[in-house]
Amino acid sequence: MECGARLFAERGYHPTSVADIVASLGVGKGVFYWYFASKDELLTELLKASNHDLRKRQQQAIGDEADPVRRIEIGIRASLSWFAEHREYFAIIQFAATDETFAPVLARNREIAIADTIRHLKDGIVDGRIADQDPALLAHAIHGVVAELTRHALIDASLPVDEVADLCVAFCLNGLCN
Amino acid sequence: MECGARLFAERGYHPTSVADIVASLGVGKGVFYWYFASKDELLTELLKASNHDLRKRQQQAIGDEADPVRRIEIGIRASLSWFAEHREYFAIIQFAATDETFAPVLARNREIAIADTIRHLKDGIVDGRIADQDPALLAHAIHGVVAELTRHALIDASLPVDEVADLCVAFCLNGLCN
DNA sequence: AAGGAAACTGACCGAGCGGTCAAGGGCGGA
DNA sequence: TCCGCCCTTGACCGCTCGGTCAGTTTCCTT
Repeated sequence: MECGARLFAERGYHPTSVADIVASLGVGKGVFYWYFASKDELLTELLKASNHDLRKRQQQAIGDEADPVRRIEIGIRASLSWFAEHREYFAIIQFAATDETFAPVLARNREIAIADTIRHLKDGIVDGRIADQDPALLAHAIHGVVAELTRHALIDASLPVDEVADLCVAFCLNGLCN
Repeated sequence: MECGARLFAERGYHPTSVADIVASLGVGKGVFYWYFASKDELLTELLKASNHDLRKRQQQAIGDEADPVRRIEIGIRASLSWFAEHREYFAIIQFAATDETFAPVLARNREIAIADTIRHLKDGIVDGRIADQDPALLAHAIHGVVAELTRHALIDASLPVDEVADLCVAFCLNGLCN
C-alpha cells in the first residue's frame, strides 16, 4: 500500500498502471489482485487509511483542551504537521476529489472533518469568542487555508512547518488586518 | 470549446472521450482534429481562456481603486462572482491541477494571480494596514479560502454569491475572532 | 515424507481510447 | 454539365490498460 501511495503521488493515479506498481515491488500481477479487488479499491483504502490517521493525530493533539479557539488552533497545527510528514498523500487526495469514482469517499472524509471544526466553532460563538457567522462556511474557509498552505508552503516550497503553522493560525484567527 | 468544457466538467477529463465530444456536437471526429491538434490541446486552451477571462473581470472590478485593502476585497468578490457564473470551470481547473500534463499551465496561471495579490498585500503592509507577514503565504491563504468557499458554498450548496462573498471578505480581513 | 492450502507468477484477453486517413459529397467556376 | 477542390466523415488502427486464470512454488500440518 505504501508503494502504491508513492507511485500514485509521483505520477498520478491514471498514469500509474497496476503493472507499474507490481513491477516496482518486484512481484507478479496476481499478488496485487490477491490483496485488492481492483485498482480503484487500492486508492479507496489509501484514502480511508490516511483520513483515519490524520483524524487520530488531530484528536490526540487536541486531547481534552477546553478552550474552543485553542482546539481549532491545535487542529490546524496537527493537520499541517501530518501533511508535512505525509506529503505524498496530498496529491492523491487532491486527485481523488476530482474523480467521480472517489469523490463520495472524499466527501465523506471532509464532512467528518468539517463537522469536528463546526463543533469547536459553535462553542466559540456561544462563548462570544468567535464572530457569529455561519459555522459551516467558517469551517470550510479554515480548511481552504490549511489545504492551500499545505500545497504551496509545505509541498512546493518546503518551508518549516512551524512557521507556516504560525502564519496559518494568525490568519485564521485575526485575518489580514492589524 | 464550450461543449468540451461542459462535458469535461460533468464527467471529468479522462472519462470524456473525443468520441463523446463530437457525438454531442453531432459532427465527425475529423472536425475535432481539424481545430485541435489533440485532446490535451483542447483542455489547455480551455484553461488559458478561462484564466484570461477571470483576470479581466478582476482588473475591471478593481479599476483604479487606491486602497490596497479595498483592492483585495474587490478581487475576492470578483473571483467569487466569476466562478458563480462559470461553475463548470471549477472542476476542470481542480482536475488540471492534479495532472502532470496540465499542472505547468495551471501553475503559471496561479503564479500570475498570486503576484497580483502580493502587490496589494505589500502596499497594505507598507501602509501599516496589513499585518507584516510573508505576503506570498498570505496571498495563498486568501486564494485557499476563495477556492474552498467556491467549491462548497457556490457549487455544492448554491448559496447566494453576495452572502458568501461577505463572509469570505470578513474572514480574510478579520479572521474568526471578534 | 506426503499432502494440501495459501501465496504467487506472468502470459493472455477484451475493451476502450486517442488519433488517422481513404473515401465521399457538396459547391463554385468553366 | 462536368471537373476539381476542400471540408467532412466514421470505420479503422495500434496501443495500453485493468483484470483473469491455469499453473507453479512455498511452507505449514500431520
